[in-house]
Formats: sequence, structure tokens, C-alpha cells
Amino acid sequence: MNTEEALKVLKEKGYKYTKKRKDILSYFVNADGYRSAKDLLQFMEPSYPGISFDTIYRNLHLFGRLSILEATELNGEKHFRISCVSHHHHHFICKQCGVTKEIDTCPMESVTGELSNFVIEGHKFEIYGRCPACQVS
Amino acid sequence: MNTEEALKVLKEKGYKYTKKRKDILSYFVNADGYRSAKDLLQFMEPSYPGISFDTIYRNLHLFGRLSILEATELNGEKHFRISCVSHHHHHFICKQCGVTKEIDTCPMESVTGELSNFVIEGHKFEIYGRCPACQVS
DNA sequence: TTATTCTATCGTAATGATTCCGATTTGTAA
DNA sequence: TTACAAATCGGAATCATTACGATAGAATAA
Repeated sequence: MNTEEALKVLKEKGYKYTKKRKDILSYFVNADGYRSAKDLLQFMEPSYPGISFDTIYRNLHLFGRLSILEATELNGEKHFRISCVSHHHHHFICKQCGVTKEIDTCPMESVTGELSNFVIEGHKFEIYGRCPACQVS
Repeated sequence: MNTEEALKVLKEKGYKYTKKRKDILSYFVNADGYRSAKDLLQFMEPSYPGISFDTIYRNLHLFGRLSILEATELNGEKHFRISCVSHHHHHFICKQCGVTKEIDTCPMESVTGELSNFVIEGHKFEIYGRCPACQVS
């Protein structure tokens, strides 16, 4: 998803346009990996000195509800990345820089047989490690 | 893993036997599902009024390091279950009661080809939903 | 059994991430 | 431009988790 699409979703749902929201969105669009609330705060601080925690968390949460961002937990902190709307897939996540790589394999098809009588509401398949760029150090 | 095996691991590594530790271990052995620090605290309180947070968290962390417990993150809280030593597998996890069911499918074999140049350090495959017992309500 | 030593636990304070709230500001539609 | 709802601010509150000095308790050997 790109910034324009995300802003369109906001508008359609009746949420207001603010420069802060646009900047948050373009931060995630350019990141192409998982980022924490703290990362975002540090990015926003220079342009908006004294920006409130509330603004950061409220918008992250809102964007999550609207499926503009997707979230995962990495060592005790929620991390977010711009949503991949194209097709269902999973991610390799670099533990050091948070960059992601698409994994097209989804194990769910071969699993449902093992779970008759269970209601399946979601699943998570993530691979953790180091991306090529983070292996030099 | 059962309580005796777990106590043996502790002894081998030079950690002391205490009744609290035995009770913590049998709690997880009998649970056969994921439980939070809070769940454990509530279980321990009646037998040990005023038991310290420190004891709860220190032991959970210790047991995790010794691979007696395995951990996962469920809605912002760490949850633990007794370790399955038998063979590599994943879990279905009931969102309501935390009960788990083994999933023998592991997607990693079919994935490594997509990740040359990436160092793989771990992976997570979990399925979330409702177990048969929790569907009645 | 007793002394010694090292670990475990207690009680509580500190930390870190996140949420909440009343007051104020700012988009937006009329 | 006005009016109103939504967004933000500033900061306190909450929740899970960690840290720490002081005390209690398990293991070991004399």
C-alpha cells in the first residue's frame, strides 16, 4: 500500500486529514519493514517537537484497525509495517533492522485436516534472522 | 516433559530444589496449554500468600532459559507452557483457555530455498482460534 | 548436627511500553 | 466563516516486567 491509498482509506471512513497522519504513513511506506512506536516517535520529533504519545499510539492503533498497518510482537514491543494488500503471504523479519522479505509459502492449506472441530481464527508464520545487509557487522 | 524430569534438569544445572519451584512446574505440567505470569501468580497465592513477583518472573525466565518452558506472546502478555521435548512441532492455541494442540506440519523445509543469503535464527508458526470445548459458550 | 556458603525469596521500588483523560486546537462540511 | 466533531496536547495512570538490598533457606562438608 502507498501513502495515497492509505489516505483514501482514512477519508472514506470519515477520518480527518492531518499532516501528522500523512507523515506517519509515508514513514511506514518508505520503511518497508517493521518499526516500533519509539522508532516512529523519533522520526516525528524533529518535525513536531513535543508530539504526544497519544498521537503516536492512537494513530498506530487506528491504522491497524483499518488494515493500513499490520502488527507483530518483537522482543516485547509491538512493531508495525505498511500492509501488503496484494496477496496473502508471510514474512522473514530481520532481527537487527526490521526489514522484511516476502515468503510465499503458506502452511495453512496442509494443516486444516489436523484441526477438524477447531475454529480457526488466525495464524502467524514468521521467520527471524539476519538479512544480507546486517550480516557484515 | 513431566515434573520429575524438570526437577532433574534443575538439579543437574546446580539450581536448588524448593517447594515453590516444584509447585510451579506441576502447574504447567497439568495445564497442557499456555498460561501467563498472572495465571501462575493466582495459582500460587493461596498456598503462598504474598509470594513475590520476583519469584514468579525469575523462575519463569529461568525455566525458559533451561528449555523447561516455552514462551509465546498472546495479546501483549508473555505466556508459557511446559516444553514438548519429543519432536519438533507447532501449536494450535485456543484464544479463550490457552489449551494447545500439536500441529505436525512444519513449513520450514519448503521455505529455505526462498531465503538464500539470509541467516535463519528461528521461526514461529502458530494457529489461533477456539478449541472444541470453548465453542459452546 | 552444625557451620558455611551460595542461591532463592521477599518487599517494594523502578522501569518501559502503552493507555487514558480533560482541555485545547484544527479539519471539514454547511 | 461558523459550528461541530475529531485530533492533538500534556501529563498522569496503568499494566507487565525488572531490579535490588535485605533476609531466609537449601546444599555441602566437617
